[in-house]
Amino acid sequence: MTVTLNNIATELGVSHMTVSRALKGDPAVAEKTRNRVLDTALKMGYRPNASARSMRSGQFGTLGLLAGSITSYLPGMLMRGIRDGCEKLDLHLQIDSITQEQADDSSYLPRFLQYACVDGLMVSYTGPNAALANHIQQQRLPAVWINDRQTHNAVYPDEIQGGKIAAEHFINHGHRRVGYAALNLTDHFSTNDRLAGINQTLTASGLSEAQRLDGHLASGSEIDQSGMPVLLRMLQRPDRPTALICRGQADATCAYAAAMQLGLRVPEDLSIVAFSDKPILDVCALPIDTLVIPFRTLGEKVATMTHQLTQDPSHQVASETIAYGKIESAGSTTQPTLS
Amino acid sequence: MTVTLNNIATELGVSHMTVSRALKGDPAVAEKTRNRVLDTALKMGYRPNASARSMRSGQFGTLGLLAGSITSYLPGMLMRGIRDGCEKLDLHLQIDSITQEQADDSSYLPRFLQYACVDGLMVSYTGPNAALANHIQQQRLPAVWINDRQTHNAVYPDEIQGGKIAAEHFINHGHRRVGYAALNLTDHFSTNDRLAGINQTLTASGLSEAQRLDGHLASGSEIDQSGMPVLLRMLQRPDRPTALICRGQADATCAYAAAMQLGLRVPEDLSIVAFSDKPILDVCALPIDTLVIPFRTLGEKVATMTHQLTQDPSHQVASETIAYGKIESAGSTTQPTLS
DNA sequence: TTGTACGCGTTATCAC
DNA sequence: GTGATAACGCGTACAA
Repeated sequence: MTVTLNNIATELGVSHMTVSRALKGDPAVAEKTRNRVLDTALKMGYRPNASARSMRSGQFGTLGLLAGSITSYLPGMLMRGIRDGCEKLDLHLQIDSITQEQADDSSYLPRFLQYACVDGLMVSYTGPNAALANHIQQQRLPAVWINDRQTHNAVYPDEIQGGKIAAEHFINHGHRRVGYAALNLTDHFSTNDRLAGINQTLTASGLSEAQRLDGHLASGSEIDQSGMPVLLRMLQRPDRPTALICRGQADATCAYAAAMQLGLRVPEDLSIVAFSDKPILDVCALPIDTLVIPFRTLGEKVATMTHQLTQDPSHQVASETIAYGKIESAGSTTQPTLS
Repeated sequence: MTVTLNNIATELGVSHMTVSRALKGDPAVAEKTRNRVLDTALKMGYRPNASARSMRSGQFGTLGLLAGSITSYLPGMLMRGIRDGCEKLDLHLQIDSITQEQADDSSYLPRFLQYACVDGLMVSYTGPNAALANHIQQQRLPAVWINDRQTHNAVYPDEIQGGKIAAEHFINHGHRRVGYAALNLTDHFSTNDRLAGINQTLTASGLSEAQRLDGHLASGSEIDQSGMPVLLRMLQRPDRPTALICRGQADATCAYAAAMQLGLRVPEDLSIVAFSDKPILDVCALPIDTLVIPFRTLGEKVATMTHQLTQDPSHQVASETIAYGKIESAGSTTQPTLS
């Protein structure tokens, strides 16, 4: 059924080595021999056997991506960056996901880790995953951690700098009361780092720290109306912020809806900026200024670092941070209305 | 560097076959031998060599997913379904993307097709792709087409049935003037099939066909304000629809924003239902009833069919359609206000 | 219960 | 220019 070098060779009455050389363009093959080979290879539908090739080279030319939930928690731009990075390195990309529970279960060795045709692993998980890390190490698989603040073998955005950019944005527009909405219950370092950056900038400008709008969105559903009461309460207070920095897209759309509901105009009564992996305007037509998380660059860097680790698995690599760019304006910022 | 069966064997003074048998739990291995093997295998960090295994078995145990743009046009639930399908079949998943131009270019043979460690391919492209199809066939790669209405080797949603569901939904609520918003310039069959289903149901109930709101959203950006004028114009006409079926999420959020802008209340003045891969409420907090495209089931079916084709590549498989479920209510439908 | 021999398809090496 | 041979790591088939 499958066509091999030998099939072609016997068909042509040459040795399989001649065929191999001809196919890879070795100049030490006679012009007409090469052409004959190329012709019959095409005719017979030859397809190089990647297993055999991998066996010789000792490499698959493939990286694996292990993520919590492929569905929703893998930002498109991260995928894009990783793919582009892989393409530049001439690598293939394999993906799999295991649940958080499985990742925490030291008795569960993912099929993926043991049997997948990959040279290295890129891991996207929030929080500590000792069990998973153990398994990976035990499998001697080079691994890079995505968006996790570790000292080695990790790549993550510079969230403190991101917070500073957001705060400066509002300070430059003349705001003096800035809020920080983090309605999701999450212990990812970005939540606190962004706030830290914001507060550093605010206090350096002689302003008071950001008013926090914490809430509890029911987990499981990305957006839940239960965060709304918190927002409504805060936005009705006389000392309410005139500008709001939102931890994520869900916070921002909730805030927008809350403002609408209270008859507050955006941006005249309330300016909004949100962190998100995509400009929010593009996602749901709401004109909200967005500080785009640099996932694309991050993804490329992850691929590069994993490849590097693949080439020399004996050394760890120092982690890298990725810088934020500029805020993408959609019209949700203006000066505060004097009150 | 890498540990092989032979390494373990010499270490223990046995043959590599004993090790192999012990590791795979062959009962014909002495209790204590097995334990010794398992111990040292763990200690030495043994990792089965997938290349060698694949070479023996003639299979990678991996399916490939080739899509236009990983970033935005691969719905999360499709990924989820495909992954789940693969897991059930004990298969790995590899992904890659090439641009539409590359897919149409007969001189461009994607690296992926030739060298990837995959047994079969799942292809997600809109429109005809003769060049790509040729390449795939030439590579003797079993392939299944995702969301493409072909007679063989394809899986796609029953869009006509979907249109019927949406139309019935409004008819049951007493609406008599129904609109269909397809602001995106796309020639995917779903655009017309949905409309066909809608019109079949409307005319069967003695109503006139759906008023069409076609527009031209600039390609490249998912949502462009340029679709807005069309909506605004249509919604101001005296015979405007009281209920709107939206082709996709972008159409729906645009429509919602347009209604807001005109002072029309949703749902009192305008009821809305949209096709989308996820409930729109979950994506951007806008309460819009959604007819969720059955991508998850579709993805599982795609994996199954591809696997089947992998096992017997000589036969084509008849395409399958996936049925729509119920509309997920978010509060954007009510009876029409009598005018 | 354990060991030996061979072959999977490819590429590197050396000989002609 | 071309061919013969060996080797990669594993599993099947058979022998001990």
